[in-house]
Amino acid sequence: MKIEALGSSLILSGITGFEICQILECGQCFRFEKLEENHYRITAFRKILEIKQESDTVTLSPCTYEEFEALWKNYFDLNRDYDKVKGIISQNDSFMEAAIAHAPGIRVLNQEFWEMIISFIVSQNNRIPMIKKVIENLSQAYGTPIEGGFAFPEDHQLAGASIDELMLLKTGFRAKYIKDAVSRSLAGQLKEDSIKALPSSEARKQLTSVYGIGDKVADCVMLFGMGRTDVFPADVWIKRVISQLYYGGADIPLKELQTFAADKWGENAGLAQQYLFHYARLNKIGT
DNA sequence: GCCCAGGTATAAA
DNA sequence: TTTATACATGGG
Repeated sequence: MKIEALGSSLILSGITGFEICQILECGQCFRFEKLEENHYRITAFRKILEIKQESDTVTLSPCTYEEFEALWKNYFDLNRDYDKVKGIISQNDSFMEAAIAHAPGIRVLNQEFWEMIISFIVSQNNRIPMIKKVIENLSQAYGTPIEGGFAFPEDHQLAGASIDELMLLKTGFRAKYIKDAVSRSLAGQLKEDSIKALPSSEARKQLTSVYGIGDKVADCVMLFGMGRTDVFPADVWIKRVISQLYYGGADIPLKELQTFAADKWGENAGLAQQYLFHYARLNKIGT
Protein backbone atom coordinates (compact mmCIF):
# COMPACT_ATOMS: atom_id res chain seq x y z
CA MET A 1 0.00 0.00 0.00
CA LYS A 2 1.36 3.40 -1.03
CA ILE A 3 0.45 6.60 0.83
CA GLU A 4 0.72 10.09 -0.60
CA ALA A 5 -0.65 13.50 0.33
CA LEU A 6 -2.50 15.66 -2.16
CA GLY A 7 -3.66 19.03 -0.85
CA SER A 8 -5.77 18.30 2.23
CA SER A 9 -6.33 14.70 1.09
CA LEU A 10 -4.44 11.50 1.58
CA ILE A 11 -4.36 8.91 -1.18
CA LEU A 12 -3.88 5.22 -0.45
CA SER A 13 -3.10 3.15 -3.49
CA GLY A 14 -2.58 -0.56 -3.99
CA ILE A 15 -4.99 -1.39 -1.19
CA THR A 16 -6.36 -4.95 -1.02
CA GLY A 17 -9.22 -6.68 0.81
CA PHE A 18 -10.96 -3.37 1.23
CA GLU A 19 -14.39 -2.45 -0.16
CA ILE A 20 -15.75 0.65 1.49
CA CYS A 21 -19.37 -0.12 0.60
CA GLN A 22 -19.13 -3.58 2.16
CA ILE A 23 -17.32 -2.20 5.20
CA LEU A 24 -19.87 0.49 5.93
CA GLU A 25 -23.11 -1.12 4.82
CA CYS A 26 -22.70 -4.50 6.50
CA GLY A 27 -24.29 -3.26 9.72
CA GLN A 28 -21.25 -2.63 11.92
CA CYS A 29 -21.34 1.16 11.61
CA PHE A 30 -24.19 3.63 11.85
CA ARG A 31 -22.52 6.97 11.33
CA PHE A 32 -22.00 7.27 7.62
CA GLU A 33 -23.72 8.98 4.78
CA LYS A 34 -23.58 7.77 1.20
CA LEU A 35 -22.73 10.65 -1.14
CA GLU A 36 -22.45 8.58 -4.27
CA GLU A 37 -21.34 5.08 -5.28
CA ASN A 38 -18.22 4.16 -3.24
CA HIS A 39 -18.12 7.65 -1.78
CA TYR A 40 -19.11 8.25 1.85
CA ARG A 41 -18.94 10.72 4.71
CA ILE A 42 -18.09 9.15 8.06
CA THR A 43 -18.30 10.64 11.56
CA ALA A 44 -16.01 9.08 14.15
CA PHE A 45 -13.72 10.13 16.99
CA ARG A 46 -14.99 13.72 16.84
CA LYS A 47 -14.00 14.03 13.20
CA ILE A 48 -15.71 13.92 9.85
CA LEU A 49 -13.97 12.12 7.03
CA GLU A 50 -14.86 11.72 3.40
CA ILE A 51 -13.75 8.50 1.82
CA LYS A 52 -13.88 7.63 -1.83
CA GLN A 53 -12.78 4.40 -3.43
CA GLU A 54 -11.90 3.68 -7.04
CA SER A 55 -10.76 0.06 -7.37
CA ASP A 56 -7.55 -0.19 -5.32
CA THR A 57 -7.24 3.52 -4.66
CA VAL A 58 -8.81 5.16 -1.63
CA THR A 59 -8.92 8.91 -1.02
CA LEU A 60 -9.38 10.25 2.51
CA SER A 61 -10.16 13.91 3.14
CA PRO A 62 -9.48 15.96 5.02
CA CYS A 63 -6.64 13.83 6.28
CA THR A 64 -2.98 14.38 7.00
CA TYR A 65 -0.39 11.66 7.14
CA GLU A 66 -0.15 12.11 10.91
CA GLU A 67 -3.91 11.83 11.31
CA PHE A 68 -3.94 8.69 9.23
CA GLU A 69 -1.24 7.06 11.30
CA ALA A 70 -2.76 8.15 14.60
CA LEU A 71 -6.40 7.40 13.88
CA TRP A 72 -7.75 6.23 10.54
CA LYS A 73 -5.26 3.46 9.95
CA ASN A 74 -6.48 1.71 13.05
CA TYR A 75 -10.12 2.73 12.47
CA PHE A 76 -10.13 0.86 9.17
CA ASP A 77 -8.11 -1.97 10.74
CA LEU A 78 -5.38 -1.59 8.18
CA ASN A 79 -2.79 -3.04 10.55
CA ARG A 80 -4.37 -6.48 10.26
CA ASP A 81 -3.51 -9.01 7.59
CA TYR A 82 -6.94 -9.99 6.29
CA ASP A 83 -5.59 -12.50 3.80
CA LYS A 84 -4.17 -14.35 6.76
CA VAL A 85 -7.38 -14.08 8.81
CA LYS A 86 -9.48 -15.23 5.88
CA GLY A 87 -7.11 -18.10 5.27
CA ILE A 88 -7.40 -19.28 8.87
CA ILE A 89 -11.17 -19.12 9.18
CA SER A 90 -11.84 -20.68 5.82
CA GLN A 91 -9.40 -23.53 6.23
CA ASN A 92 -11.14 -26.82 5.42
CA ASP A 93 -14.38 -24.93 5.55
CA SER A 94 -16.27 -24.49 2.32
CA PHE A 95 -19.00 -22.69 4.18
CA MET A 96 -16.70 -19.93 5.36
CA GLU A 97 -15.09 -19.85 1.98
CA ALA A 98 -18.47 -19.08 0.46
CA ALA A 99 -19.14 -16.47 3.13
CA ILE A 100 -15.87 -14.69 2.45
CA ALA A 101 -16.40 -14.88 -1.28
CA HIS A 102 -19.70 -13.12 -0.77
CA ALA A 103 -18.16 -10.07 0.87
CA PRO A 104 -14.37 -10.24 0.56
CA GLY A 105 -13.88 -6.54 1.23
CA ILE A 106 -15.30 -6.42 4.76
CA ARG A 107 -12.93 -5.17 7.42
CA VAL A 108 -13.93 -4.85 11.05
CA LEU A 109 -13.84 -1.18 12.00
CA ASN A 110 -12.30 -0.14 15.32
CA GLN A 111 -14.95 2.24 16.60
CA GLU A 112 -15.50 4.01 19.92
CA PHE A 113 -16.40 1.87 22.91
CA TRP A 114 -19.08 4.11 24.40
CA GLU A 115 -20.66 4.87 21.05
CA MET A 116 -20.86 1.14 20.30
CA ILE A 117 -22.61 0.47 23.61
CA ILE A 118 -25.36 2.95 22.84
CA SER A 119 -25.49 2.17 19.13
CA PHE A 120 -26.05 -1.53 19.62
CA ILE A 121 -28.56 -0.95 22.40
CA VAL A 122 -30.44 1.16 19.87
CA SER A 123 -29.98 -1.52 17.23
CA GLN A 124 -32.11 -4.10 18.96
CA ASN A 125 -35.30 -4.94 17.12
CA ASN A 126 -34.60 -2.05 14.80
CA ARG A 127 -33.62 -1.38 11.21
CA ILE A 128 -30.38 0.15 10.04
CA PRO A 129 -31.87 3.38 8.57
CA MET A 130 -33.77 3.93 11.81
CA ILE A 131 -30.72 3.16 13.96
CA LYS A 132 -28.74 5.70 11.98
CA LYS A 133 -31.45 8.29 12.47
CA VAL A 134 -31.57 7.73 16.25
CA ILE A 135 -27.79 7.95 16.59
CA GLU A 136 -27.85 11.19 14.61
CA ASN A 137 -30.69 12.52 16.80
CA LEU A 138 -28.72 11.76 19.96
CA SER A 139 -25.61 13.43 18.53
CA GLN A 140 -27.45 16.58 17.47
CA ALA A 141 -29.27 16.86 20.79
CA TYR A 142 -26.41 16.10 23.17
CA GLY A 143 -23.15 15.84 21.25
CA THR A 144 -20.43 18.44 20.84
CA PRO A 145 -20.67 20.42 17.59
CA ILE A 146 -17.78 19.67 15.28
CA GLU A 147 -16.91 20.98 11.84
CA GLY A 148 -19.79 19.84 9.64
CA GLY A 149 -21.76 17.88 12.22
CA PHE A 150 -21.90 16.58 15.79
CA ALA A 151 -19.72 14.21 17.74
CA PHE A 152 -21.41 11.31 19.48
CA PRO A 153 -22.31 12.44 23.04
CA GLU A 154 -20.16 11.35 25.98
CA ASP A 155 -21.81 9.72 28.97
CA HIS A 156 -21.86 12.97 30.97
CA GLN A 157 -23.48 14.76 28.04
CA LEU A 158 -26.30 12.23 28.02
CA ALA A 159 -26.59 12.34 31.80
CA GLY A 160 -29.22 15.06 31.84
CA ALA A 161 -31.51 13.32 29.37
CA SER A 162 -34.77 12.06 30.82
CA ILE A 163 -36.61 9.02 29.53
CA ASP A 164 -39.16 11.31 27.89
CA GLU A 165 -36.49 13.38 26.20
CA LEU A 166 -34.80 10.22 24.91
CA MET A 167 -38.16 8.98 23.66
CA LEU A 168 -38.57 12.19 21.65
CA LEU A 169 -35.40 11.21 19.81
CA LYS A 170 -37.17 8.01 18.69
CA THR A 171 -35.24 5.65 20.93
CA GLY A 172 -38.51 3.97 21.87
CA PHE A 173 -38.51 1.29 24.56
CA ARG A 174 -34.71 1.43 24.51
CA ALA A 175 -34.68 4.80 26.32
CA LYS A 176 -34.60 3.11 29.73
CA TYR A 177 -31.70 0.95 28.57
CA ILE A 178 -29.73 4.02 27.48
CA LYS A 179 -30.43 5.64 30.82
CA ASP A 180 -29.05 2.65 32.70
CA ALA A 181 -25.96 2.49 30.48
CA VAL A 182 -25.35 6.20 31.15
CA SER A 183 -25.63 5.91 34.92
CA ARG A 184 -23.51 2.77 34.97
CA SER A 185 -20.88 4.54 32.92
CA LEU A 186 -20.96 7.61 35.14
CA ALA A 187 -20.56 5.31 38.13
CA GLY A 188 -17.34 4.04 36.58
CA GLN A 189 -18.70 0.56 35.86
CA LEU A 190 -18.15 0.73 32.11
CA LYS A 191 -14.49 1.63 31.90
CA GLU A 192 -13.13 0.49 28.59
CA ASP A 193 -9.67 -0.28 29.91
CA SER A 194 -10.87 -2.40 32.83
CA ILE A 195 -13.26 -4.39 30.66
CA LYS A 196 -10.60 -4.80 28.01
CA ALA A 197 -8.32 -6.41 30.56
CA LEU A 198 -10.83 -9.19 31.24
CA PRO A 199 -11.09 -12.44 29.30
CA SER A 200 -13.93 -12.24 26.79
CA SER A 201 -16.36 -14.35 28.82
CA GLU A 202 -15.88 -12.04 31.82
CA ALA A 203 -16.06 -8.95 29.64
CA ARG A 204 -19.33 -10.24 28.22
CA LYS A 205 -20.67 -10.69 31.78
CA GLN A 206 -19.77 -7.12 32.68
CA LEU A 207 -21.47 -5.74 29.61
CA THR A 208 -24.61 -7.86 29.91
CA SER A 209 -25.07 -6.65 33.49
CA VAL A 210 -26.36 -3.41 31.96
CA TYR A 211 -30.14 -3.34 31.64
CA GLY A 212 -30.87 -3.85 27.97
CA ILE A 213 -27.55 -5.38 26.92
CA GLY A 214 -27.75 -9.05 26.02
CA ASP A 215 -25.24 -11.39 24.41
CA LYS A 216 -25.66 -10.04 20.92
CA VAL A 217 -25.10 -6.42 21.88
CA ALA A 218 -22.21 -7.35 24.17
CA ASP A 219 -20.49 -9.28 21.41
CA CYS A 220 -20.91 -6.41 18.99
CA VAL A 221 -19.46 -3.97 21.54
CA MET A 222 -16.48 -6.22 22.15
CA LEU A 223 -15.82 -6.71 18.48
CA PHE A 224 -16.50 -3.26 17.10
CA GLY A 225 -15.74 -1.10 20.11
CA MET A 226 -12.93 -2.84 21.97
CA GLY A 227 -10.70 -4.16 19.23
CA ARG A 228 -10.81 -7.59 20.78
CA THR A 229 -9.00 -9.99 18.55
CA ASP A 230 -9.91 -12.91 20.81
CA VAL A 231 -13.52 -12.72 19.71
CA PHE A 232 -12.42 -11.85 16.22
CA PRO A 233 -12.08 -15.12 14.40
CA ALA A 234 -13.88 -17.34 16.85
CA ASP A 235 -17.08 -15.58 17.58
CA VAL A 236 -18.93 -12.58 16.28
CA TRP A 237 -17.04 -11.98 13.12
CA ILE A 238 -18.14 -15.35 11.84
CA LYS A 239 -21.76 -14.67 12.77
CA ARG A 240 -21.35 -11.39 11.04
CA VAL A 241 -20.15 -12.92 7.82
CA ILE A 242 -22.83 -15.56 7.98
CA SER A 243 -25.45 -12.89 8.33
CA GLN A 244 -24.01 -11.19 5.30
CA LEU A 245 -24.72 -14.38 3.43
CA TYR A 246 -28.33 -14.16 4.48
CA TYR A 247 -28.50 -10.53 3.56
CA GLY A 248 -27.01 -11.35 0.19
CA GLY A 249 -29.60 -14.07 -0.23
CA ALA A 250 -27.11 -16.90 -0.60
CA ASP A 251 -28.88 -20.21 -0.56
CA ILE A 252 -27.52 -22.32 2.27
CA PRO A 253 -29.78 -24.85 4.02
CA LEU A 254 -30.51 -24.09 7.66
CA LYS A 255 -29.49 -27.60 8.70
CA GLU A 256 -26.05 -27.08 7.27
CA LEU A 257 -25.74 -23.85 9.22
CA GLN A 258 -26.73 -25.52 12.49
CA THR A 259 -24.20 -28.31 12.02
CA PHE A 260 -21.62 -25.69 11.20
CA ALA A 261 -22.48 -23.68 14.28
CA ALA A 262 -22.28 -26.69 16.57
CA ASP A 263 -18.84 -27.58 15.23
CA LYS A 264 -17.57 -24.06 15.21
CA TRP A 265 -18.78 -22.64 18.46
CA GLY A 266 -18.88 -25.62 20.77
CA GLU A 267 -20.41 -24.47 24.04
CA ASN A 268 -21.75 -21.36 22.33
CA ALA A 269 -23.61 -23.47 19.82
CA GLY A 270 -26.93 -22.84 21.55
CA LEU A 271 -26.56 -19.12 21.24
CA ALA A 272 -25.19 -19.37 17.75
CA GLN A 273 -28.10 -21.50 16.66
CA GLN A 274 -30.49 -19.05 18.21
CA TYR A 275 -28.93 -16.33 16.07
CA LEU A 276 -28.98 -18.53 13.03
CA PHE A 277 -32.58 -19.45 13.59
CA HIS A 278 -33.42 -15.82 14.02
CA TYR A 279 -31.67 -14.90 10.81
CA ALA A 280 -33.33 -17.75 9.02
CA ARG A 281 -36.71 -16.61 10.27
CA LEU A 282 -35.96 -13.05 9.23
CA ASN A 283 -35.15 -14.14 5.75
CA LYS A 284 -37.67 -16.93 5.59
CA ILE A 285 -35.01 -19.54 4.98
CA GLY A 286 -35.36 -23.21 5.83
CA THR A 287 -38.59 -23.07 7.82
C1' DG B 1 -55.10 -2.03 9.33
C1' DC B 2 -51.35 -5.65 9.59
C1' DC B 3 -46.69 -7.26 9.82
C1' DC B 4 -42.17 -6.80 10.98
C1' DA B 5 -37.40 -5.01 12.41
C1' DG B 6 -29.37 -7.59 12.80
C1' DG B 7 -32.87 -8.31 20.67
C1' DT B 8 -33.86 -8.28 25.41
C1' DA B 9 -36.42 -8.71 29.65
C1' DT B 10 -39.86 -11.10 31.56
C1' DA B 11 -43.31 -14.43 32.46
C1' DA B 12 -44.79 -18.90 31.97
C1' DA B 13 -44.16 -23.59 30.92
C1' DT C 1 -33.74 -24.62 31.53
C1' DT C 2 -36.27 -23.68 27.56
C1' DT C 3 -39.89 -21.18 25.02
C1' DA C 4 -43.29 -17.37 24.07
C1' DT C 5 -44.38 -12.55 24.04
C1' DA C 6 -44.39 -7.38 24.71
C1' DC C 7 -41.95 -3.59 23.37
C1' DA C 8 -41.95 2.09 20.48
C1' DT C 9 -41.71 3.56 16.16
C1' DG C 10 -41.67 3.79 11.20
C1' DG C 11 -41.92 1.65 6.77
C1' DG C 12 -43.63 -1.87 3.43
